[in-house]
Amino acid sequence: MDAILDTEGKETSATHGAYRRLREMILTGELPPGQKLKIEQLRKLLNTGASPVREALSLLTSDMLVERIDQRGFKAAPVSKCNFEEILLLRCNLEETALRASIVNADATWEDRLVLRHHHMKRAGQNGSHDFEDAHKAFHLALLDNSKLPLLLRYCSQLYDLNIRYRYLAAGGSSYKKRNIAAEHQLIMDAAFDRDADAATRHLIDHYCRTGEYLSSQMGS
Amino acid sequence: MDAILDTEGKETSATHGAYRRLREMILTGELPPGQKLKIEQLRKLLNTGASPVREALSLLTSDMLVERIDQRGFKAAPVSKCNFEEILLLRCNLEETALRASIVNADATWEDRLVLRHHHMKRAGQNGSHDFEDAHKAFHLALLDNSKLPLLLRYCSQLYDLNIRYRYLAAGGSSYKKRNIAAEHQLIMDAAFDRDADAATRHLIDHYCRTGEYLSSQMGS
DNA sequence: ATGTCAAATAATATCGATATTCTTGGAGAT
DNA sequence: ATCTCCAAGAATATCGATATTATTTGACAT
Repeated sequence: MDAILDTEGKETSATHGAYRRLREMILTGELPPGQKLKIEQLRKLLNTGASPVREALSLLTSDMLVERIDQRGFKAAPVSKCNFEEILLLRCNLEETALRASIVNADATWEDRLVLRHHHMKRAGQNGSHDFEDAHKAFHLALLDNSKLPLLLRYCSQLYDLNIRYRYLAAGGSSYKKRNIAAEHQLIMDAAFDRDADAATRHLIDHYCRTGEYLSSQMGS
Repeated sequence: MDAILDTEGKETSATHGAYRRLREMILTGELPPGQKLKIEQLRKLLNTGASPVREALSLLTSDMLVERIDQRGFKAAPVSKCNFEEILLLRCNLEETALRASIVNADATWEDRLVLRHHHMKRAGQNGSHDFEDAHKAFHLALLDNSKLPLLLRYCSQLYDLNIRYRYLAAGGSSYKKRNIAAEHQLIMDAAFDRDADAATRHLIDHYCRTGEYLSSQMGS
């Protein structure tokens, strides 16, 4: 049930299918923050039983995308400027740690993975928002996953998702792209290839803080 | 279902009760790492239905105390030296961030809470292991919770629990106490009272690294 | 003897229904 | 008019049973 990487679109179990679908709906804002999530309602919507829905919601609780109110059901996690700023803070902290560790372990296969992810992201970026978001996440996680620190990666992945939610909520998920994101990614990757941890982390954090400022300015709702 | 603070021993729902009990059993090693967790078996042990057990296990998955194998049930999370070292690394990183933020927000009510927790810990330390562990965690989280960063606190609490598990596994949970732990706690707290963030974090990290070295030396199994 | 396949067994995942629990709306009292 | 309390309604939490899926056992062929 890890959110780090989906090996394939195997919707084997009903629980897993419900998990993926609900996750998507919360991330994109289709289920707005703070909304009550009624079992019966979701059961019909997802065309499945109550047990898989309950279990999927329990799983999403761990991802901090759903809150459980004891004896009173579930609701989509609320949003706030405060929460957003904490996410940004933690991401900067944790991703710096992960990126530095990745660079320490740098080798040719890692570079290959990065080049590939970067290429996929550029391709996907041309058409639409959804594929791009997936590729964007894959690229960023590829930057970090050479750290070989699974717990840290899990946290980074979780925080990434919490953050992307704000992007969708603020601007439909793609309008921030007017900035030259591609160039920023290139800078990070090049620094990683040079094994220049300081430069790489600086560019990465810049990347996040700029997006952060943009989103912060859009907030208020 | 937060693990940060249990307001009271309200075992309102069967799910929550199963969660608490299973969590306890995994932390203390009563359910050993890697062990298959069969629903039927736990259902009888906890004297409840299958649904609460399943849901409790889902919740524990978020805490990284249980692993889910798709379509093949659950098992207690495995342990490894690698995992232990990552936990230590992340704790040092995250708790430093949290403690510094706590000190920035320092005020009289925080000091009061600390004094109280410290006192409770000293009292509990005299009799036995279990009460002491609870008080010890409460003290450490009290050091951090003035940061007012709920996500960060959640991670710290999670990592604390993952770590305590190694303590129980390595030494039955209390033998490391021969070191003068009380003095180390006093140092951290005093530095916090002095608003000396550098000294406080130094003492805190020392505290963890010493315990870490001790446990590392005990590992191998 | 060994490897492979199929049936039997055991466990999980899911469903439908019931018992609890919370919420809402209204009647009565102050 | 406002507050409190009670009853009706809605939603959750839980149970017991079934269908689905993995694992093991044993027979057969090589």
